[in-house]
Amino acid sequence: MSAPDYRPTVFLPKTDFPMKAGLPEKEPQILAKWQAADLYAQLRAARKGRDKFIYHDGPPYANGDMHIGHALNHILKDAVVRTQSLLGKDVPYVPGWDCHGLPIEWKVEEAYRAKKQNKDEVPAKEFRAECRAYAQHWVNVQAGQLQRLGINGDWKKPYLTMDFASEATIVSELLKFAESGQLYRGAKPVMWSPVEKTALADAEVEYHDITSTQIDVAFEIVEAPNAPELVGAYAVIWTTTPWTIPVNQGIAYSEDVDYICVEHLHPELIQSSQPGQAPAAGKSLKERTKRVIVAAALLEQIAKERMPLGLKTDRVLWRGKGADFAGAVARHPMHKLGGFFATPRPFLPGDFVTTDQGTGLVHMAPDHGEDDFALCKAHGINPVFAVEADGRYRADWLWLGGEAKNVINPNLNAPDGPICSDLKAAGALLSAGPFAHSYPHSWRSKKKVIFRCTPQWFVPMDKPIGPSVALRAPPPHPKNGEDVAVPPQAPLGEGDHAQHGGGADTLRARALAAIAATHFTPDKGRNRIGSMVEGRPDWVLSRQRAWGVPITLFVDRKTGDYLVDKSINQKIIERFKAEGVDAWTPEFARELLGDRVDQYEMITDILDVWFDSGCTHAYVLESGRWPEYSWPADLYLEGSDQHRGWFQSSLLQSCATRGRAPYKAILTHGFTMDASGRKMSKSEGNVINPLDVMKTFGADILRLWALSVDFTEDHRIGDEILKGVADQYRKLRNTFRYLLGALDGFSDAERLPVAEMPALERWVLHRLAVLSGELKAAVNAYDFNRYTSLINDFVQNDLSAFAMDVRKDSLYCDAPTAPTRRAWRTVLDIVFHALTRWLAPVLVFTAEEVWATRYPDAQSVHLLEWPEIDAAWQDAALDKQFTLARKLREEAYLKLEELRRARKVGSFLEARVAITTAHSDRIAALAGLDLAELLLVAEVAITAGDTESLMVEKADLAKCARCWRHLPDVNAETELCGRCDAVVHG
RNA sequence: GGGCCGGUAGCUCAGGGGUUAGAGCACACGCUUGAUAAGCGUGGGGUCGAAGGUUCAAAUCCUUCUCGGCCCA
Repeated sequence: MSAPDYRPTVFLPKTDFPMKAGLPEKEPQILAKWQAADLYAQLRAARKGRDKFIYHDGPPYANGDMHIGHALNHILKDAVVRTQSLLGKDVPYVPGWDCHGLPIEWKVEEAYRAKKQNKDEVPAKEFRAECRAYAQHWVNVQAGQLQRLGINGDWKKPYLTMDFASEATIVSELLKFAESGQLYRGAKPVMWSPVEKTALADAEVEYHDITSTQIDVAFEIVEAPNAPELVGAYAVIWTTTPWTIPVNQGIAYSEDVDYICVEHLHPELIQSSQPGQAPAAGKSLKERTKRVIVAAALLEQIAKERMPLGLKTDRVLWRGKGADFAGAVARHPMHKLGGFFATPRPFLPGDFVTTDQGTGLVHMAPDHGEDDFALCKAHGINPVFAVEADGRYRADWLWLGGEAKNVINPNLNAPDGPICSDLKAAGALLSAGPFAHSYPHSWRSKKKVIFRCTPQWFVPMDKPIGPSVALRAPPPHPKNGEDVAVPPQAPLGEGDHAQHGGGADTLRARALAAIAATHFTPDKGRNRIGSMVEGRPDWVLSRQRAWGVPITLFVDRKTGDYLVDKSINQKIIERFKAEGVDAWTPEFARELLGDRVDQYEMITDILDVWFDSGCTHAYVLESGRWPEYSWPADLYLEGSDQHRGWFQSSLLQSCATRGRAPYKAILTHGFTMDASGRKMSKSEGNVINPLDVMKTFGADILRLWALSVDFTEDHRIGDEILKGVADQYRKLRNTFRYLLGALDGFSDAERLPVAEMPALERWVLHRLAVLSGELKAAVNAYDFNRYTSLINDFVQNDLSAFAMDVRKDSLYCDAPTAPTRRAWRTVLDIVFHALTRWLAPVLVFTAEEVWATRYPDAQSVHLLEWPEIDAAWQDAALDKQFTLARKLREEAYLKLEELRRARKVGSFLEARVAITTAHSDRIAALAGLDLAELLLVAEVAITAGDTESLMVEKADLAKCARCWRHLPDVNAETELCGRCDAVVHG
């Protein structure tokens, strides 16, 4: 006999909300609605007068399509803005772009080259106009892509560092440095490409493996106050850049290293045994023998690899510490040339000297090395500018001056080249041979670069910030052998601040104090930026380029002082506001200076783009152009690479001009790797393009991914991962679908007071209240991974697998007026409102779709605030009861599954559970609960006994044809239980 | 090469000296066919990157190594 079909009498969920999302098609439609309604403006109006959360966006570079790093970065930013807004705060978000700088210049130049045009023949103004147009193009492209990602911001009025008002702000900020004396013109070794005759930024340099000539050169010691016995011995230095020997000015040693003196036979003596080679004519054995000094730890290696025959390692003539070299002086192998080469070469203690390779003694050419420059500067030894921009020695240089070859030419450095030949003739060359290593090359020409001192503008890190001090520039063309003047006010080189800067109000001290006062998420960021600021050299501000903000200074040709005139500065700022960077012309200079114009050198260098970005806080937060903002920011949020970048440029800029950081807190994220944890690169073919992900999965999937990974570390993305995220999304989407279906037709009239609800409903509300607190904590800690997994666990475990499963019976089969069903629907409505709001910052499109499905005429879900959760819903005693009940459920299901495997039952609804326990408290705790209902079984019996047991068996009860429960009160005729009979016939 | 950071199930993540290392997903098997390209249950799956050390006891603390990342050279 077949049961009557009661299906039409059952209240099944009803909704048009589709199970399949179709995000790639649907999201753009939702976005168009937001744009048409100006959601951002609506949100500003809705939050007017609320507590502000000042988030300041770091400007990405306006060059190229959005990549996965941008996507992650902006999703996190958007999540911060949206979650804070959800908490009820007013959170403006003005996106911005970094628009000046080299990469854009390159691209524009490339276009010229493609057209066979010469960039140098294009007027600067025209060239800059093209750069501006190029930047604007990518700003527009990226703005579109970021909006597609669901980033809600002031897209109608973003900030661009190339806005005239921004360029004026940057100049204004620079002039603050000038007016407070925090600028100086100095020299510094920079990466220089002799081929392109220009300085290179780090980003323009790439490293390649090459083979250079390595040489060991002997410097005769002429004075050694701490170890007189060393006079006449030779200090051996090792270098892979022989061309720097003609610019040597000293020798560095390490105070901690052990040094050793041994005998060395002149190479000529060895070569003399070879046929056709003349012996070292006319020299006695004694003359051909040198006492040479190297680090003890390196002796064997040198003897083995570079001087297999010359070095006599078996007889130690002297042993000592680096400190024995204090005050010692050597002479240059070419001292006989006189002039520059005749001056003494002092021994200097350098903490960068190691015994990793070389000889433990390092030759110092302050023109051509950073360590060299710093150490020499600290001892009053200045660069001599022996190598010209084209990479050749100055024509008047005493040794090799006018040498036709560029110093990077391998032939010049070769063992048989002019340098080695001269050193050999002077008896100073102890070895010469090939050496393979990694060496910097120009990104564009692929040619080797050199370190070369050039005049640059600096911000001093360790100069006390006080009244303005006139500064001086070094003479542009020092003569051979002359002492080169350094600015007397020039700050100390890096590494010296510890001794000299302590206690003074310096930029470094201010920056370190500001770091200590800043909140970091994760906290390790403090350590990272702190150690960088502690160790960083002075800030090199100048670039010899076209596309950027000019260093608007006039330098007195006689005194070298730069002009500080507030009224002139004001005129400069005003003109920049009107015309932007093109204002900086000789005509303008004449207008400003009148007859005095020839008295001054107009600086044409432009600013490091990091200075631009360091000023965004002034432009965006302070200028009044975005009145919704105020200074300082509550938060800056960028990738961990910005510890060296924007976090630092902003910090230094602001500390110098305002005495504190422009932010209260910093949030950093790691980098996105491929599925196996490796860096993405075009050549590896492992790049995941966010635009593709949006096309195949949708922006909400990408957002859920970004907010599910541990962004504070490096994290991965790949097909498998995205598939997993999509599965997680489907679960959330289906939960919404179920809620929408279950709440079909729900109205306020149906609501039931919490006090009248069954235990399960009250327990769900309790869970909601607990969850609300946990989610708030996660939001305030920016812990989005925790945020999404808390929601996920709640949906998965508490709702889907438990409460919703249990309450299906009530929802489907109770009378619509039954308090039990009304109670559950009341709770489902509360859950619906909580989940849509909580997930709105994550699944921005889906949340809107869900909201619009239930409330087609309502405003956007994104205008809503944190769900109203009554703290009184928390009920610890109830939670304890349910913890116990769910544990019991778990245990029972283990046994029930056995029963099912044995084919005794199909559905658990057919089974009964009998529990015996000695714990009377457990029985009491479960007393108020309908366990059969919670376990979804026919019946549960708990009895007190001496032992613990849990038995399951098929319950011999009739099945209700409508609700499918196995109950004692099923009418044999109708096959309905009492409840269902009342609903169907009552 | 230097500074800093990281490596827990196939995936995303918990756990930071103390029972047999957890969760969700995925996978396998089963139930249901009234959330149905859905829902529920059960299960398998880990030398906690490797090796030493400290300790009664180590995924956890220390050292070295390895792999990977960011920054710098």
